[in-house]
Order: sequence, then C-alpha cells, then structure tokens
Amino acid sequence: MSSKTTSSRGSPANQRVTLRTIAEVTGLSLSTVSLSLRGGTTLKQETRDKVAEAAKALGYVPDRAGVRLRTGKTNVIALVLDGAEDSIDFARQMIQGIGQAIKGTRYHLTVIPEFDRQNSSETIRYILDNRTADGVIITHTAPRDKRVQMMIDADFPFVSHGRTEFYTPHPYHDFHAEMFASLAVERLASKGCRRVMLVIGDHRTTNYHNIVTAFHKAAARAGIGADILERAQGRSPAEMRAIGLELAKDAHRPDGIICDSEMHTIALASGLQDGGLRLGGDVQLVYKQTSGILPTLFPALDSIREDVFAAGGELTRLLLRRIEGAEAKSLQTMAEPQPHWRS
Amino acid sequence: MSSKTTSSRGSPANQRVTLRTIAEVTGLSLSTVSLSLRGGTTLKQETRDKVAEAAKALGYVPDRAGVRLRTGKTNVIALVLDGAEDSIDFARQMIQGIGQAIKGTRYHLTVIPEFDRQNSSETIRYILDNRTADGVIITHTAPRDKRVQMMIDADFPFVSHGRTEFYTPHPYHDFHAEMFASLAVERLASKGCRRVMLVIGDHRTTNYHNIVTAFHKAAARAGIGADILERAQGRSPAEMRAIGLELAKDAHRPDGIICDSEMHTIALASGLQDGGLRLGGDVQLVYKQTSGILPTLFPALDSIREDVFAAGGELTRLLLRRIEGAEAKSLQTMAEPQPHWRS
DNA sequence: AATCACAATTGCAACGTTGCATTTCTTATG
DNA sequence: CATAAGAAATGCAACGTTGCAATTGTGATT
Repeated sequence: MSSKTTSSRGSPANQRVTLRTIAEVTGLSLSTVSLSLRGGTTLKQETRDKVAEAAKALGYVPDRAGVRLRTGKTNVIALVLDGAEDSIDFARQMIQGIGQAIKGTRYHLTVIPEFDRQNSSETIRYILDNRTADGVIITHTAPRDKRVQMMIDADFPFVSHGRTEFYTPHPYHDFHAEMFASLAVERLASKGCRRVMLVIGDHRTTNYHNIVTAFHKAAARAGIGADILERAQGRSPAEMRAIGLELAKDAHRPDGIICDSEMHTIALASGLQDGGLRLGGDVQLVYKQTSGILPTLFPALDSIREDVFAAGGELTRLLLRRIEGAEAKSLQTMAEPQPHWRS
Repeated sequence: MSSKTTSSRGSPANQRVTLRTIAEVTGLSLSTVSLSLRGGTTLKQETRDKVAEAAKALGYVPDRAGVRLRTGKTNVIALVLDGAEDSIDFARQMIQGIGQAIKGTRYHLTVIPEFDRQNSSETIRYILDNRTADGVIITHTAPRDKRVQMMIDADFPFVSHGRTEFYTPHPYHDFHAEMFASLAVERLASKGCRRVMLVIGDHRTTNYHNIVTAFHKAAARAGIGADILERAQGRSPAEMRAIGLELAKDAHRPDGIICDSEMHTIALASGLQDGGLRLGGDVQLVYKQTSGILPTLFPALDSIREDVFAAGGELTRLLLRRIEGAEAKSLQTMAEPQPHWRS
C-alpha cells in the first residue's frame, strides 16, 4: 500500500488519460487536442508543442476502442495459422517476424489457428463480415485459393505467403521455390548423381506445382533422371521413416534426394540411416531448412535455407503498405534461397 | 459483377447490421433490442423471440468497438510468447490449444512475441496501462516472477503456465515436473542405472527448481548417484552436441540421462551417437516429449509426454473463469506426465 | 471605421453499445 | 371510474475519438 514510483501512471486516483484530460490540462478544446495530436498543420506551432508536451507527460495513448469505433480502423492484423507441420518451428518464427515488424507501430497481431483447411474460407468470411482486422496474412496458398479469391472480391487488404494463379494481382511474399529446386538439382548433379528424387508434401499448394515444374526442368537440363515420391502425400512421420527404410534396401533407388519439408527430411533420413546408408555418402540429400534443428541433427547434409522470421517481417511490411493504399502489384516480393553446401 | 448468392450479407447496398437495424426491422427501440439480446428477463417472451429471430436472420454480431468502448471489455486474451526454443513446436501447439478453447466464445487471441525476457515486464506494463486485453497468459515463470507480481498487484486476470513462489495465490496450470523427475529416475533405476544425470535448461524458471529438487530426492530414494549437467545452461544445440560427444568418450560418464528439453535431447543424443554409443543400450535416456518429432527420430527411447495443446486449452479455460471472477485458488491445476516406456 | 482575407480554434454530431431513470401500457383493486 | 401496482418498453447520456462546419481572432486594406 506504500506509494509506487515505478509506474508512469500519475495520480493515485487513477483516471485513464484521454483527450479530455489533455484538453483540461492545456486549456484547449477537445477538437484542438485531437487535431494537434494527428499533426494538424493549421495549428500554431506553439500550441502543437504544448499539446505534444502534455500528452507525453501524461503518457497519453489513444484509446483503441474509441479510434476503432470512430474510424473503423482496428489497428489489428490477423494471421491465419495453418495447421501444417511440414516446416518445424514455422509458426513461432513467423509470429516473431511479424512481431518484430509491428514493433513501434499501433498494430496488434491476432492469431487465428486453423484446424481444418476446409474451413479456411469460413475464417476469412468471418473477418470480412465483422471487420475484425485491417488486414490478413495467410500462408500455404493454393493456385486458385478460395481465401484469396474472397479477399480480392471484397477488396480487402491481405498478403499471402505463397503465390497464386489469379489474373488479378495481389500482394505476396514467397520463397523462390523454383530456384530452390534448380539449385538442389544442380548440386546433386555436380556431386555425380544420375537419378534424383523429389520428396514433397501437400500437392494442393502453389508451391508444389512450382517446385515440381522447376525440378523436372532442372533435371532435364542436367541430363539426369527425375522421379517424384508420390507416396509422400500426407504421410505421417512414422510412415515416411518406413519409406526411407524401404528405399535404403531398394537396389534401384535414386542416388540423390531433394526434400521440401523438414518433417519429411527427419523421418526419411532416419529411415535411410536405419537401412544402413550413410547420408551424404551412399545417398545424397538436399533439404529445405527453416528451423535450427536439422543442422544440429544432420550437420553434414546440404541444405537450402528459407528464413521464415524474415518472411514474417516482409509479409507484414507489404501488408501495412497495402493497408495504406499501395498498389497490389508493387507489393510482390520473393525470398532468395540460401544454399548451405557442406564439405 | 453478377449478383452474389454466397454471402450472408443481405442487400446489395451493404450496410453493417447494428442494433439500430434490428430495431427498425422489429419496430422496437434500440434499448429494448439491446436488452433483449442480452437476455433481459423483464421482456415479454414474444418480443424476445422476435428480436432473436431478426438478429439471426440479419446475421447480427455485436460490434466489438462499441462494446469495448461502452463496457471496457475487450474480449481479447493475450498470449505473451516466450522466445525459448526448448520445447519444439511449443508455440504452435499452445496457440492451437488456446484457439480450440476460445472457439465459439467472443474472445480473440492476440499474441505478443517476446524477444528479450528482460523486457517482459514492459510488455505486461503496456497491457496493464492500456487495458489491451481482458486477461493474459504467460509461460516460463520464475519463482518470483516480476510479471506475476505486477499483475497480482494490479488485480489483473492472468494465468501462468508454470508455478511461482508467491504467497498470494494466482491461477496457474503446470506440468507436474516433480512427477516427471521421479518417474524418470525410477525408470532409469529399474533399468539398472547406478548414476543418473539431469540435463536441464534455464535455471531461472520455477520448473528448474522443481525438477532439480525432485530429481535429487528420487535418486536418493533409489539409492543411486545424481549429477546435474551444469554446462547445459544456455548452450546452443551445436555445443550440446559437442558435450554429448565428449560424454560418450568419458569413461566415468553416468549410465542414465534425463533430459528436460527436446532441443537438448536432439543435440545431446546426436552427440552421444557420434561417439559411438547405442542409445537405450550403452546409455539410457529418458526425455520430456512435447512435439511429434522426437518419437520419429528416436523411436526406441523412453519418454514422458507433456501435452502442450491440452495445456493451452486448460490455461484458457482457467483464464476465462478468472475473468468471470472466480477465486484464484480454485484455478490451479496440474498436468500429469504421461510415460511412454519402450520395450 | 467598416470590410475582407486568412489563420487559428472550437462545437457538434456521429460511430455502436449499455445501464439507469423514466415513461407507457396493462390489469387488478377499491 | 379512478387509481395503484406492476409489467413492458423506451429515452437519454455516456464511453473516446474524429471530421466537418462554424466561430473567433488578427491584421491588412479600403
């Protein structure tokens, strides 16, 4: 019950500081204070200073509900969090990246976990109907993603982690999957592989198509064989491990493997090792790396890194510019794969 | 540009549905509609039905800003997301768990990533000063956690994933770390281990103390030696791997290891294997499992599971009850460790 | 001294909601 | 028939903000 010195809140009878408080302190009107705080240029410099000073001294922060009610602006961005587990630590890094980017802005982040991708359009519908955020970030886009279609139709600000095939441009930030595939194939070819295999997840994503296409092209260019492990679709880690073991025992197995998902990489690599293969020796492997785990686990393996933290930041910056009215087609960026070749 | 049939929004001239809309449609007053929707018992059943019907037909959803401005209730809960990477996939599972629990309520989840734990009290201060949420979930608590202290002082609803040592009770949900340690020690002892070692992370957490204490007790009870790997503090995965390798070559190494962190488990186990040891044979290992990765990777290893998804749900339920005014001391629950012994 | 132009400031209404105090309606009672 | 008593419904103000229209202040020009 002793007096506190820590808090920035002023008097013991703790009233919230509003525009009215500042108005009373400075002797100006509510409107003037409001105008001033938003940088009204018609105001005398002197009064602007006075207001700014008082606001700072009192620790004034605009009330979100007030602003939102009046302007319709929520100062919220929403992340629709896909349930996919392919990239380990994806959610955390993405959120951290977004957090970093909104630091110092008035934006808050709300996260909407998605349990079933079937329902994803309901989530978007809800946000659209209830104006629950100023903008949305979605991930794992499909070529003709329903969610994207809905938000384009509604002219609602959003950005996707992943491209689509819509004619109307929309903001996106995407990993350069084609470059990833080419780099990986070339690396394997340069290590002497004659037949490479691509292990890749969810075939509904645009990413899938981009990688597959680039994979085949690159293999043709290098003049080597190219397979796709179709059985990888929606496999559990345990199943993938079994597939790895099987593969290890297969005399006709490919001599190079490209793995798009960390989860698959771990499972498959474990299976291959179970089968007695030396990774990087008996069989070559290049994987897409996003978390810090894989390099620890397989320090000798080649990888190509996607920086999800950076992606989160970039997505946010694009979205904020979109919210401020920037043209969609000026808000499309790609992330360069970063190869980490060992030995 | 053709007419849309999909949306639930009514007319083409798309006005937001508010209480006023319902009032106009039903011919009742604003106040009546408002009262009715909140279950005013003084209203005639007939009118209540009429209002409910109209609201449903129009797809009315109360405006968050309006409610918030009027009542001060934000209908938001905030998760302060610790940057720790000890439990793989922790963030995603926690968020999914929370998401599951707020499904169907009016609550939204905002996530505030923490970059530096030093700043964590600033985050809380911000929430407290700006009433930015109705309640907060924090994780990785310390025995005398500053954040907890602040929120107790401010009488602000929160719940922690982890206990503290404050005299004043507060809501928490925690993994039963002591039971974890005992189970692990007993398991190792039953497998014939004579000297066990505990590998555990952040010594600032309450969890650390709980585990260490229980670990020593259990070892004494079993009559076996007990060490703590002090060097584990804040080690990078690469360093942990090196430690594992070192350990493998150490003739005097312990014959049983207990590992509290998945990240450490992966690194250490890899190092031990590098050193030529057979896990589960040459050296016994029990680890705390939270993600799906470890079981894939080390299917033969004993583990004790903590269900983070369930924890997220439980934390949320506790918090919501706290927000509704329930007593703090009735909102303290523990999660039972789930042993998965192999072979 | 009256008028004008312009700079500086202000009042008012509205965003959607709720809770209190009040009014209107209905029915029973003397 | 007047009235009281309760049931049912409503008007009003307020939460904090903003944008427009309107007002006031200050010199300069006639």
